[in-house]
Amino acid sequence: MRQERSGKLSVNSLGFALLGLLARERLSGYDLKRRMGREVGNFWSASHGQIYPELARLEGDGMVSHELVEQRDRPDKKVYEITPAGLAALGEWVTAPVEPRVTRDELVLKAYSMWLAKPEEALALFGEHERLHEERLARYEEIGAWMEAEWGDDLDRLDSPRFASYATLMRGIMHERGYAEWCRWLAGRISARLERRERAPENG
Amino acid sequence: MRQERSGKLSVNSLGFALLGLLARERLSGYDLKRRMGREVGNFWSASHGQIYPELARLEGDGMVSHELVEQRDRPDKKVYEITPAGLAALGEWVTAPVEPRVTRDELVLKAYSMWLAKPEEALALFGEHERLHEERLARYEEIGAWMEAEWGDDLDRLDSPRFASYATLMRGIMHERGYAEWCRWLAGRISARLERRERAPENG
DNA sequence: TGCTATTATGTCAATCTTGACATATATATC
DNA sequence: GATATATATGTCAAGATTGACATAATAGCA
Repeated sequence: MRQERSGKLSVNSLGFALLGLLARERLSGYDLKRRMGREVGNFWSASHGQIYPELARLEGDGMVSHELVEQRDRPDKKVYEITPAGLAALGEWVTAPVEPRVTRDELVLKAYSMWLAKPEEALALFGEHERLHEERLARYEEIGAWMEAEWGDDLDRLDSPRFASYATLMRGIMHERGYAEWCRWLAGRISARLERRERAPENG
Repeated sequence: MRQERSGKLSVNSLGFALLGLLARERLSGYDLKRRMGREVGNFWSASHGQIYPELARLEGDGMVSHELVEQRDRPDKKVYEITPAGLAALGEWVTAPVEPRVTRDELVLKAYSMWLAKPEEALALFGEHERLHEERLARYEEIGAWMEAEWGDDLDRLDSPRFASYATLMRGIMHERGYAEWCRWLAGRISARLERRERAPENG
C-alpha cells in the first residue's frame, strides 16, 4: 500500500521495510536482500529485482542517500543510509492506521476443496506442511532463546530496535505454532478416518 | 501462482478459488464475489474487477460454462457451472505440492520499526488490532458452533464439502486466536513499560 | 586457462491486484 | 418525478511482484 503524503512523495510497504532496515544500519542493496530473508523474511519479502528500483525511488524522494564503497576483494557496492526525512517518514508511518488485508494462503485454499482429494494424498500434503512449520518454529525458537540470552535487558526497552526485532520474531513463533497445530489437527482427522475405513471397508 | 498444465491451459489460484466455489453450487459472478467475502474471505479474496475476467478465462479454457438466467425483479445474470474438465483440474490441483509463500503483514512490518514510535501511539495501534482480531475470532467461533450443531455428522466425512469448509474455518479461528494473542502480548509489554515509567519518570 | 561460486547491480516482460470508471435494471423511498 | 440502494456485469490504468535475462569483479580450484 502506497501511502499518500503531502504533495507527490509516497513510500510503499516495501519502501518502509527497507527504511526499517536502514534505520538500524547502513546497508547495500545486496545486504538488504539478505536481511530481508532473515530478519524480515517472517512477514515481508522482496526479490532483488524489486529492491534496486525501490532504492532508487527512495533516493529520488530524499528518503535515503548512498555512498560508493570500493572493495578490493569484491565488486564495489553502494552503501545506503537513511536520511532525516526518511527517518521522519518512517516514524510517522509506524503508528498510522493499517487496514488489515486478506492473507492469501494457497494451502488453506486447497483445504477448501479437499473433499475432492484422495485422503492419502491429502494426508501427505498436510503432514508435509506440518513438518515444514514445525521446522520453522524450532528455528525461530532457537533465535528467540538466543535473543533472550544475549539481549536480555534491551528486550524491555521500547525504544530499542532489539525489542522490535524480538516482537516480530514472537509473531513468527506464534504463527508457526498455530499453523503447525492446524496441519496436525487436520492430518489427525484424516488419518483417524482412514483407520476407521481400514477396519470397516464397507463404510468408506 | 499459475499452474503449468499440459500444453497451454493454466489456472491460477484465483481460478481454483472460483472452481472450489462452483464445485459446490452454480453461482453468478456477483454471487461468487459475495461467497468470496464469506466462506473464502478468511484465506483468499478478489474484487469483482478480477472475478469477471477470470470467469471468462476459465470458460475459454473449458473449466466452466454459463447459462443466461432472466430475472423479473432484478437484472438478468450469468449462472456459471463447473465442467467435468474443471472438476478434474481442481481435483488434480488440490493435493499438488504448494511452495509456501511469505505472508506479507503490514502490522508486523510496523512492529519492526516501533522503537521509533511514541509508546502511547503504539499501544493504541496494537490494542485496536487486538480488538479487531478478537471480534473476528468471536464471529468465526459462532459459525463453528453453528456448523457443529447443524452439520454434525458431515464433519466426519472426508468427501463432504462441509468438512472442508469446517477445516478452513478452523484455520481462521486458530489464526485469529494467535494474532489476537500476539497483539495482547505486545500491548501488555508496552503498557507495563509505560506504567513503570509513570512511577519512575527518571528511567524513561 | 577454464570453470564455478559469491558478491554486486541492474532491467524487463508477464502476471496479479486494487480501485476507479462505466453502464444498466429493479425496488424502495421521498 | 427524483433519488438512493441493491443487483449485475464489465473495462482499464496504475502499482506490486515474480522470475528471467543481463553484466561484471573477485576468489578458488583443477
